[in-house]
This record gives sequence, structure tokens and C-alpha cells, in this order.
Amino acid sequence: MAQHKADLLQGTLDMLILKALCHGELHGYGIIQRIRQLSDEMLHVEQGSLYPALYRIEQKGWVSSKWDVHETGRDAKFYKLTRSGRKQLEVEEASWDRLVLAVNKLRQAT
Amino acid sequence: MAQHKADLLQGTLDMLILKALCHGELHGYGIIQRIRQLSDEMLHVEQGSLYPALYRIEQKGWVSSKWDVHETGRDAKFYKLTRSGRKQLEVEEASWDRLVLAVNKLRQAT
DNA sequence: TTAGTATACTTTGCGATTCTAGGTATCACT
DNA sequence: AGTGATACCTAGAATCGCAAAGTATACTAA
Repeated sequence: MAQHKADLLQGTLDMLILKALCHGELHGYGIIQRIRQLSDEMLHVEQGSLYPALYRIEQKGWVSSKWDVHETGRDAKFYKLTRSGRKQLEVEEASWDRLVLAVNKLRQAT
Repeated sequence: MAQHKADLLQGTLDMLILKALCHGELHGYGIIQRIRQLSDEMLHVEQGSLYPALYRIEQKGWVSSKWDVHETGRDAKFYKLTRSGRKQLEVEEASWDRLVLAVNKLRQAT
């Protein structure tokens, strides 16, 4: 069975993470699930991609994190969009839109 | 002047090259110009990206090349889509479409 | 003729990022 | 006690686009 391996394109992960957080804070594992759900199971983020990405993103000041207790009773690190992160999300979405537009143009140009 | 630097996302270049070639053979430099034109100047491929990519793509059998004399009188290496390359283009376009769809879903999911 | 510009190909090395694969630990359920 | 889901982290490999440099030819303008 040739399973379609839907690797993410490099550069899209940050946008997905920021987008996942834009309606409230989540912990890392929850971000993966949220991206999965919202995309109708089409996007899957590996843990080995997510956690380093979250670290990078936090270094850049786009999210802030704090350890807290999840409702299930387990410790988890919760991430929240910062104001700067919200702006970055806009930038990345605009950039994404431009690329999609450009590729569409190229493809439609018969 | 904040010039928007529209870097390509990693993984899209092959598709663009194959697409540029799907209406006839071109030489390397011409591929760059074609992608530029067809995308309304929105996409620019650097030579340092293109030539290694062409090498990779030829290794995979998606294009074939031959040296020939350009109409300007200069030697140039002309690339042509192979049958396998045409199939690969379909695969990559489908994959691109899936990704765009998934990202759209994620973004529309308020 | 000589300088500059556009064309045309190649190569090296960098930087950034995703994935694989492993590890640790907790919790619920059987 | 064992399994599976949850939750975090890290190291290493692999990929790929880009910047920068080099080589060379053709055309044009001073």
C-alpha cells in the first residue's frame, strides 16, 4: 500500500503552530492533535519536529510557555501566542498566500 | 524599501521546474526566466538553486538533457521532460494541492 | 579595442529545518 | 503486571534552497 507520505514543506511548520495557538493556549502534544483535527487528519506533525520548533519559536519571542497541570492531572508545558507571535502569524500567512498565488499563476499559465 | 523576499519553500522547486518544462524543452537559464514570467515576476529561482536541482532531477530520470546551440549562437544545455517526469509532475501537483487544501481547512477552522 | 552587461553553466559551503529513532516518565485500563 | 495513550526531550541524519564565487561567450557602447 503506497501510503501518501504528506511531509510538511519546510517553512510551513511555524505557521501551523502559531495558527493552532491563535485561539488559546495549548500544550505541545495538544498542538499536534489540534493541527490534526483542524486539517481533517491531513496534517501530522511529528514530535521530533514539534518540540525543536517550539523551542525556536519561543526563542524568537512568538510564544511564551509555562508548566502547568493539565486537566488530566499530568504536568504539561503550555504555550501561548505573544503579541509578537500574532503579528508573525499574519506575516507568515501573507507569505503563504503570495506563494500559493504565484504557483497558481504558473500552473494556470497554459 | 522593504522588498518582499519570496523565498521558495523547500520541496516546491522540483514542481516548478517540471511545470516550466511541460510545454517543451528549455535550457537552464530559460527555465528561470520562464518561471519568472509565468508567475508574474513573483517567483525567482537562483542559479545556485536551479542547477543542482536540475542535476538531482536528471538523476531521478525526470528530465533528460542534451547540449545544443541556442538560437543566439551560444551553447546551452537543453532539458526535456521524460515520461516519468510527466508522471512525477502530476504526483507533485496533487501533493501540493493536498497541502494547500489542508492548510486552508486549518485556517478556516475558526 | 575595450569595457560593460546579459547570458549560460558549475561548484562549494552555509544555514535552516524536518524526520527518524531513540530515550524518559506518567496515567488509565485490563 | 503489562499495554497503550499521553507528554516531553534529544541526537543525528538528510534534504534542500541560497549566497557567493568562478568560468566563459556574445553583444553593445564608448
